[in-house]
Amino acid sequence: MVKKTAKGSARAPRRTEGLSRDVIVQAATELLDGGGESALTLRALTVRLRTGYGAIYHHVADKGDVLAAATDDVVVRVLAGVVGDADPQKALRRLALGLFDAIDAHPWVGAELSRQPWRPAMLDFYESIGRLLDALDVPESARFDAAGALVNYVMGVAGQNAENARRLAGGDTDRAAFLDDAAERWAQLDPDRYPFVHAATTRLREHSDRDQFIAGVDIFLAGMAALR
Amino acid sequence: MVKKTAKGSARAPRRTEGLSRDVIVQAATELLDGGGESALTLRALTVRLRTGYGAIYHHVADKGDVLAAATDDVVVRVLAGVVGDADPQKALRRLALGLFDAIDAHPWVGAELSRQPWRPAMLDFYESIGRLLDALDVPESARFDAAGALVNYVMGVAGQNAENARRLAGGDTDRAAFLDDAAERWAQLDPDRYPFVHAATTRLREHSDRDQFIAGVDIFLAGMAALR
DNA sequence: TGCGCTTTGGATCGCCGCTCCAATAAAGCT
DNA sequence: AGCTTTATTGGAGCGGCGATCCAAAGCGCA
Repeated sequence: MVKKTAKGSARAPRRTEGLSRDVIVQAATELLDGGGESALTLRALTVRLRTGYGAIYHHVADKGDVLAAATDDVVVRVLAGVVGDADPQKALRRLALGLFDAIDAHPWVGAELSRQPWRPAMLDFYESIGRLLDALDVPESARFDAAGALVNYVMGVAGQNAENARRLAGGDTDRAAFLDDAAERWAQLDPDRYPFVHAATTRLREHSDRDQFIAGVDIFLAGMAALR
Repeated sequence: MVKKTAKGSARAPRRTEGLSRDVIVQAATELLDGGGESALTLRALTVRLRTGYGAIYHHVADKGDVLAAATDDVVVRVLAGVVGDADPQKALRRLALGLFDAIDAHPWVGAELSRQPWRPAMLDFYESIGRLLDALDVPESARFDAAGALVNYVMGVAGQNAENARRLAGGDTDRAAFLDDAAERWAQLDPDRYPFVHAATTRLREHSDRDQFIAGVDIFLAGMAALR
């Protein structure tokens, strides 16, 4: 019987530049940014890197490992870019906004973070929040809960944003059309049964996700001030 | 040539009790409660219902449709069970807690909701929040952002809880062991570089998710009060 | 030059969601 | 009752996925 590898075309030549974990993570990031979370497949990675499954699995544990590493990468870059501020309130706002903007630019980061908020790369985020709460005179006994609440809020927004991006990436509708459509459906609700939602139609259509996010952070900051 | 259906064993008899969307959703809920999100597969559904793929796809659009319908079911039941309260603050807490407890009992609901928070079944949730914010004298201009912030907070906690449940369901470790492990890692961090996280070790080990969630809601409520 | 060790490529596996269509039962019609 | 039409069902099969496995290919050192 003919040896398996002898059949068909000859084996492709070995790649000249060595593979590495970093190269794989880099390629994964480009795939994710280009086509969203579903664009990251092992097959796509092999094509992009002109290699095989085995080579990739030699450097990383599994697909989740690649996604987690790419996410860590983005988070680390964000935290490095957020400079300090004398006013703790402003600093907290900057910190949260930094993460928001990063997730806005890379929605897959939001999805992954809301799935795994305990990654080592997020430790610096928690640490910064904790210190700023201290600077805000939040008592030690309340800091743990307060930090958790803020993180959960950010993660909630992150997940939501990721989902919106996923929905918009696939279809042919843009954000404005999507909001108009949703607002239209809200407007058609029975105003007696849903007065609040019905009335919120205009705001839904015109709101900015970023501004709404900031408004939410400010509500939390006001609540934390009450903890003093 | 022999007809395809003539080969092999005879075709299974047609089921006596008719299939329906409700029956499918019900079976899906049982699968999800029993084995988590990954337990809901088309194959498992066909086995449990003693039917085939075609019959199922005749009644539902796709797998996402089944998951969404099952989630709606749980949410509707939650809102029906939350009774009103004279004090708007208490009512908001009850409302949020109702959703929290439901997600705690059915973690897959949390994952699905954090992915799709705009389901029709959630409209009543938004509506209730909006009305209660009105009762809290939150000005109309701030109500939309405030409601969004609260929903995002709840969703963030929901996603987190779902992830925790997923992690714990698969392995052999329980919640206490998991927290001990995380706390252990936190404790080993450099206290100079991570003073807050390092100090939070004890609280991490002893905290109750439910109490922490309530604490977050209270911070939020305090922030709302400042909007008046 | 030879030989072990690391790195690579791709065939292969099992599972998934989903499509498609023949078989069947039920309902309507004459 | 007999025939036709429609709704419903069961399951073979498709393409794609993550993951495994192993022979081939380079590499470093003796």
